[in-house]
Amino acid sequence: MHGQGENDDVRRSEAIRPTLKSIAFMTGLGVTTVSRALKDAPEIGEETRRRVQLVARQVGYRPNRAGVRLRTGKTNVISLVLDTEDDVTGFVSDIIYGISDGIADTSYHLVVTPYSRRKDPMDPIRYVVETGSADGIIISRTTPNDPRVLYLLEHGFPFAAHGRTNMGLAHPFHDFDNEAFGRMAVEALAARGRRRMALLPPPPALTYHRHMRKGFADALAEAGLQEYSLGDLSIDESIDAVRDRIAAVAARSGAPDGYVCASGGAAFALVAGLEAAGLVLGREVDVVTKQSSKLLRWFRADLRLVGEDFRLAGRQLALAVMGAIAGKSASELQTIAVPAGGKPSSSRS
Amino acid sequence: MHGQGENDDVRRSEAIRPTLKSIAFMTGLGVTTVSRALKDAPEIGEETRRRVQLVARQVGYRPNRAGVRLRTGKTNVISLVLDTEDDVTGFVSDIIYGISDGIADTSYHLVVTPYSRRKDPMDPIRYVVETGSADGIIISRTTPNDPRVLYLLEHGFPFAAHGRTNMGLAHPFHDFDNEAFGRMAVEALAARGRRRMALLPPPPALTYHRHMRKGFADALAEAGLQEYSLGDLSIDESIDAVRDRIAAVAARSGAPDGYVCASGGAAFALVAGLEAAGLVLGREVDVVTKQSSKLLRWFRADLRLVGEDFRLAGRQLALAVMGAIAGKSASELQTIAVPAGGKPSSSRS
DNA sequence: GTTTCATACTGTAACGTTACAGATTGCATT
DNA sequence: AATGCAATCTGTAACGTTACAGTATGAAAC
Repeated sequence: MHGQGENDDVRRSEAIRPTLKSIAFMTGLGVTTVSRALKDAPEIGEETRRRVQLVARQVGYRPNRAGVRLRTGKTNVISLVLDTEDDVTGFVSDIIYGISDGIADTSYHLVVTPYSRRKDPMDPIRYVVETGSADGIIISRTTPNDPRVLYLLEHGFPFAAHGRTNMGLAHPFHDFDNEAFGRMAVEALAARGRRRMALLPPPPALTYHRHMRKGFADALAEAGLQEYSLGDLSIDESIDAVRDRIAAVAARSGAPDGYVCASGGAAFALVAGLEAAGLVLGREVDVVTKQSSKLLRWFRADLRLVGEDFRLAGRQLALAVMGAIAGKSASELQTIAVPAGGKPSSSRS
Repeated sequence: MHGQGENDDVRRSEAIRPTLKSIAFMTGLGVTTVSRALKDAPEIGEETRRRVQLVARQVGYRPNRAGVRLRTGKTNVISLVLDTEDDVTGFVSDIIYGISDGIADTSYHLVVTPYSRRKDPMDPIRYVVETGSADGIIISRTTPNDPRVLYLLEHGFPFAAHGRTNMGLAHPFHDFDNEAFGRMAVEALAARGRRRMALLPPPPALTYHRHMRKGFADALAEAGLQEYSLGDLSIDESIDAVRDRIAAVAARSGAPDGYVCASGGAAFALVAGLEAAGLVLGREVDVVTKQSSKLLRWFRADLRLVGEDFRLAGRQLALAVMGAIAGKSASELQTIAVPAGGKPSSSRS
């Protein structure tokens, strides 16, 4: 009887954590009453509630997550599903910090659920849903007909997507206004007198490829200019490939004199390619790029940057997924960040 | 169909997950027998074990984490404690990917526990230990007398530190051989004929400041050179401050002609400062830096880079903390990564 | 022919929590 | 005096798991 606590496990030799039971004992109340008093249930006397909460605070009571989870099914976990092949520029840490901001002072914990782009992106989603290991999911690299979004909607599982889909189904998301970015970038280049413009876009599979391309194309049309196509080159290409391909393009006659670049990481390679071809930034050619890395600012003075705030994105995604868990409707959980100094694009949904 | 008016029950309406009880029913065995059969306990008949495992696989049985956790106290969670003010260069995502590699095919999940450098670094540690919300902790930004390490050792709580301490207490860690880096950097600069060398070090509070400084100083002494001191400047300074301070130093007569830089992020600012003072990399001055960001490679061709593999660090830290949880002794759980092309420093523990 | 013993299985209790169905009170209403 | 009722509290059961103490069987030992 007495030996049990001591011999059992050495690791738990620390002062055992208070439970509802111990507080019930201390206050002379029932376990149920304590439970209710702590969550401000209606049928508890004012005096009792105060006393219980005081004692709970004094002994440093923290509800046992496993107990709650087992009983209620609520995990208090948000799962961030990440592609471990992604991210040269380090925006992932900003998203994580942003989510941390968003869930601070809530009961949620953040779990990172990794997968490899070369395997099935559905795997981690199915895992979380099937095992019920989280209350909500945050996904990124969203595609127009994203099977993950479909699956999550079908299963009624709360989630938020970084980026939009195009299936006519409403769901929570946060997105950067890439259409506005594309437009702004062209306008900035045109204002510098550039006429032959090329877009180094996101991978065509992702939704925001279309958004950026639309902004880019619309602004070109308005200025009466034609696109110089880079073929199938995208920012997901290896950084060496981008450099070499751009160098080849830049060496041709009639090469672009203005580039729009969809990511900070690719911008390093893009500029390196231009310089390998003997071009000088700000003289023969200009580049406008997303600034996903803060370090880009130091790279070349003449690079034009449009910042994307991934920490904000993380925060919004956290709020969106928590809203979804709380049962809010999708239309309340959709936000679009406008590039600094830009105006929102017209087609916003 | 989805979205608005749905009530609580819909979510749980999905095919209910199989439990030990359901498998017990299906096989006609007791719950205990099924539990044992699934974890290859000794007292189960060969035939029974096979049958149970087959059925479990067929119905896709996955143990309920809350049940296990409540019963055994084992959370199957590893907590990565992160400073959310840290990390301009994005090495955090690499560490996370590395940890993910390390815990792949185990039952562990990764939880990110953030804190702000401006608050008490002990807070997240105490939180995890007191609430028992993880089986082990990974910490970074280790200091020579790190109170977190002391606390964790005192409480017998499994952990691994990114970086070493200097308290004469053994604990699991992974570290980069910064002493070897400091030495290599000086030797590389000396080989280029540089004579007046300066170190842009890690913040002095962190242990690896001392390591890097030792390697730097030893190599200087061997070459018969003196250090050009940058005062209290460190890589934790704001990136603008680094640029300005370096620019001021570089403009002085007798300014350094060789710099050793402790982080990729700071290297951007360091080089920007040098160039602001009119110096040309590879001509009047050389810089050797840690390559914490892959993008650094594209920054300036004449920058000399020594790579630090944070993905490897993450993997090693995961292995170390899992080893600690499994009860291995600290001495088995200490690894040091040698810089590519370098030799390990002599004083290694 | 009883005892001993290993093998293979089972039932119960408990981890900490909350849902649910009561129980007890005091007080106003009939 | 009996009834109804709101306010406040309580006990039991259950979530899924594992530790522990058993039970049943058969075979070997004496």
